[in-house]
Amino acid sequence: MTNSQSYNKKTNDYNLTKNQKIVFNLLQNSGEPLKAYAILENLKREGLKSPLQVYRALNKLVELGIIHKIESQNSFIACSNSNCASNTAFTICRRCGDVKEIKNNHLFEQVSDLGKKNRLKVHRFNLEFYVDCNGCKVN
Amino acid sequence: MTNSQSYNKKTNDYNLTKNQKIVFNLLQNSGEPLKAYAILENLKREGLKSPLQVYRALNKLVELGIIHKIESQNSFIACSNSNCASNTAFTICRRCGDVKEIKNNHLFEQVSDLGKKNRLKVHRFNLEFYVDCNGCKVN
DNA sequence: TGTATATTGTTATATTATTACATATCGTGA
DNA sequence: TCACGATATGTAATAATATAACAATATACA
Repeated sequence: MTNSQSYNKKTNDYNLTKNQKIVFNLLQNSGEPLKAYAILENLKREGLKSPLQVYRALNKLVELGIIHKIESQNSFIACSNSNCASNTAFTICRRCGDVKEIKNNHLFEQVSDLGKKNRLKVHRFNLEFYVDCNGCKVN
Repeated sequence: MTNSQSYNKKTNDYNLTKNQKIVFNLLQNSGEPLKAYAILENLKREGLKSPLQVYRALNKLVELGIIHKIESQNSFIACSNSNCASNTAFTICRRCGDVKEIKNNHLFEQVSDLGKKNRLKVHRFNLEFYVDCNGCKVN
């Protein structure tokens, strides 16, 4: 698999539990960021009944690094990188809010290097580029 | 003024209104991130009565680029850079939550360059390094 | 099997942020 | 100066996001 292809993590690879699995599958199939309460609505037919069930699954998936939280949107998106090591880099359109994960591994290295050069003990980083996206829905 | 010194923006420079001014002053004097409802508590003696008064002031100050929002903490901090152009770079301790704004202008340029190299029309960026801080309060 | 750990279910509640609408203030051009 | 548009304020209500607390189950594995 090359870097330019999208990389789909399998639920089986992580011994996910029932709730974790259905939340993760929804995020992978959706491909775009979803909010916790939207996930809950979506998964009521799968038996989810309370926000906490969703938040618990989301927290675990974030911990595993297989989904990421877009903090400025309170939304969650499946990771599409093979080796992000929980580092995150996104473009976020400032007009339509469209989010894309950046897959350029070179960029990840360069940002890590910036941390090192600044003598930081970086556990992970999050980089958000607020952009005008091409073919913006809102244009 | 050199880069290594802290840079305090003056409220007069921005024609701030009454509420904007007291919120901004509190953030500057505090030096650390504060949450909206903490600001409200703090400024009740100055006459603030509702969350909306705080949020409106915060939104304006963010727009002006003289404070920044730490999205992952829902908190706000006075900008300590002379020329961040609304770009933000922080270290956030993953244990104690301590936040510091990075003042290395070279880093800002390099991150901007990364955006350019990736052919992005970057309006602004936000970079968060999750670190283990020195002398962590929680250690 | 026994036991520690993690997960689930459920209710209640805390925290963060916005809508809606009435009123007041400020800047600027006629 | 005044009128009118834009911006800011005050206030109440409510929406959206997230966690606490506690009981019950399931799972891993010594």
